[in-house]
Amino acid sequence: MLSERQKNILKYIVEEYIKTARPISSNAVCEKLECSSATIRNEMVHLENMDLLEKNHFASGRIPSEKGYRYYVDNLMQPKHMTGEDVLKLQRIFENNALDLNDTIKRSIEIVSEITNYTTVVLGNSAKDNCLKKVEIVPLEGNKILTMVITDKGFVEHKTLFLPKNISVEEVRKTVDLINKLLIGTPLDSINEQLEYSVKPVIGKYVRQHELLYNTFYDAFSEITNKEERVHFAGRTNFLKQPEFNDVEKVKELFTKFEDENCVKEIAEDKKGINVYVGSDSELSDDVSIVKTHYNVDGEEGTIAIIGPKRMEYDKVVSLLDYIKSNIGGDYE
Amino acid sequence: MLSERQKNILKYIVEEYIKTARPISSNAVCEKLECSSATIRNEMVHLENMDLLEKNHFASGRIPSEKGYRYYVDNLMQPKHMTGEDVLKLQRIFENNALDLNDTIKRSIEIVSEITNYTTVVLGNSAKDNCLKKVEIVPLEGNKILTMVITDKGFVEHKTLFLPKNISVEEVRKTVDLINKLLIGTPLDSINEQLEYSVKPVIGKYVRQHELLYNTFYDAFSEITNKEERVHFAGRTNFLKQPEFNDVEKVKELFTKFEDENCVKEIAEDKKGINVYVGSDSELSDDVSIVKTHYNVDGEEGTIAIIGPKRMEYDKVVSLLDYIKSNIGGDYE
DNA sequence: ATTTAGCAGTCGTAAAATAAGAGTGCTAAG
DNA sequence: CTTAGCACTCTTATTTTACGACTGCTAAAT
Repeated sequence: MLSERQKNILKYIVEEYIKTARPISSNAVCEKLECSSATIRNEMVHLENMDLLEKNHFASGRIPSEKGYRYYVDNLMQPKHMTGEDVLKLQRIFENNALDLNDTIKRSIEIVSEITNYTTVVLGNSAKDNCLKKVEIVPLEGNKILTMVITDKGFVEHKTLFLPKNISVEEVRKTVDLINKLLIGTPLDSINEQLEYSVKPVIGKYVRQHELLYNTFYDAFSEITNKEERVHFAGRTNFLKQPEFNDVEKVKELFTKFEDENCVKEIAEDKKGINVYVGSDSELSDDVSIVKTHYNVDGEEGTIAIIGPKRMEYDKVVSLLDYIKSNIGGDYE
Repeated sequence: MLSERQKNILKYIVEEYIKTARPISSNAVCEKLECSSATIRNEMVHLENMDLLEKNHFASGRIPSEKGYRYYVDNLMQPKHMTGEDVLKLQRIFENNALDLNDTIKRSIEIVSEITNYTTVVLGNSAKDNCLKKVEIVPLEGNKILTMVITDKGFVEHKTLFLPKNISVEEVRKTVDLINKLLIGTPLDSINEQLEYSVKPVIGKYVRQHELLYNTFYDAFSEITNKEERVHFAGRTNFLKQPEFNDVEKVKELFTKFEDENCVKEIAEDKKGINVYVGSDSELSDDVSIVKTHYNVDGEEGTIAIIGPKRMEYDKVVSLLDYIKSNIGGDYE
């Protein structure tokens, strides 16, 4: 259990370090709290023994440890009011409520990155649990043909195919009709099985060049199913503004993870509320923190995550995310 | 006019510098060419006077100037045979010729980035000169509705709308029917004008809550029109591997440009053949070179560009791009 | 029992000094 | 025209020095 004074010291150190990125000395603290630097130093030793503070080297000031940030977030942090300007920027996006939810979210995370200088990412749910709504084709000029696969939850995957000369539009239409007749309502994660068991045996009867077409739809279904998550980043380069990422090696490590689907998938969240993961808790890199939340608006689910250095303005970020969450609607979890 | 020996020296220096990223000394050159280092030094002075070589400081070795690279690309470079391994990787993608062209290109640039360690980008054409093929809706579960705008060249823009309770699916269908009746075939760049002149005056007669729906389609059309270019990057982080980008400031400058639509648009190419832009010619940054080409496959047009440091393996990159171009088909320009 | 002043001691950082090495330009001879 | 040789320039790495920022500890003060 921390004394009131210890809490004040820890709070001051965390907030000041977040602002300046420099270790905080006992002198700096004692200018704020009314006691001598020696007293502060004694307390600092206690806080360090509790693993809440760290030193870079023997005679440096203190910086918060991972556990220190954690304690700050859980116990000391106060919600930060958003500035009128920031509210205004976001309001402009939410006003137009007829918009597509994904658009709204994408636009709002652009703003979030702009006003926080952190990186933001949305992970939409995968289409795995969707069912086929229908397949549709639109013949285009030349021998091109637009094919669309549409799921019951509104996923769309489209391809423009160049028809070889030995396949007519009619053949394609027959294939599509067959797929629609036999597969509508099938869950995507078993659709290729179904395609094989129901469609493959009969397609030969109706369609001449059936193999190529069969393979095309097989591929299209695979793609829409395997597109694990729809990922959208904003402000990726913001990390380059942070002094702790002045080292190209660190940037490389992080950016490589951003490009790696498996790492990005890890960011997905399923807990309720707004959750803060500091450093190693983020599962991404010991040098970053992630503030994230899951959303579910009439069945459209996903995760919004704000990624910044551990030295992140947690209070601001949490308020922002809270504001966005309450504005996109949905069950408030 | 350069003597044969001068050409050899320049060629060696460019290629060696590309390999090592270190200034090349006269000694290094004379080990390759059969004459003394003093002779080389004399020639180096001439080449420097012609602005083909540069020095970092008084007693450093020479590095190619922008003009030096230019001369190398135009006169000295020999096409480099691709390794069997690289051919194999790309072949795997081109084999499946039934695929969507955009998919093929996207996949091939991933490979290009992988085997070159440079950054690759495709810029698909904008939809500006497309005409409306049709608008389509698919009612989904709940009060959601999928709307799709399809152009004659196969662009698709889709949105999932949450219908407010005072608008029925029937109203949406009437709106869509009206738009299809009046606007099919209209070029996208004037479609919102047409929407205003033809649809707006009559929509009120048929549809009750017409304003919201009108605005929704107005927005959708704006978006598909304004989506200037479809941009797809691969291997963005490869720049971090280049020694000349060991400086976070340079990385920041470049990556910020990559995120800026206007800068990226500049990359679009309309000249024939495969073109090399060195340093300031790239219009992107003095520190990078771009090798790019325009493609046109049955009306699907765009640009493929490979972006690397000036110290780029031009021979390899040009061969690669040539190989890709001949494999995606289209009029060979 | 807690707080504080004072001071010795630690460590980082920046600037200055030193040394070594790489490579050039020039001169004079081949 | 080419080459050997050498003086000179400049970079880079290493060491030295000096300084300043802070802490930890001790002993006195509250």
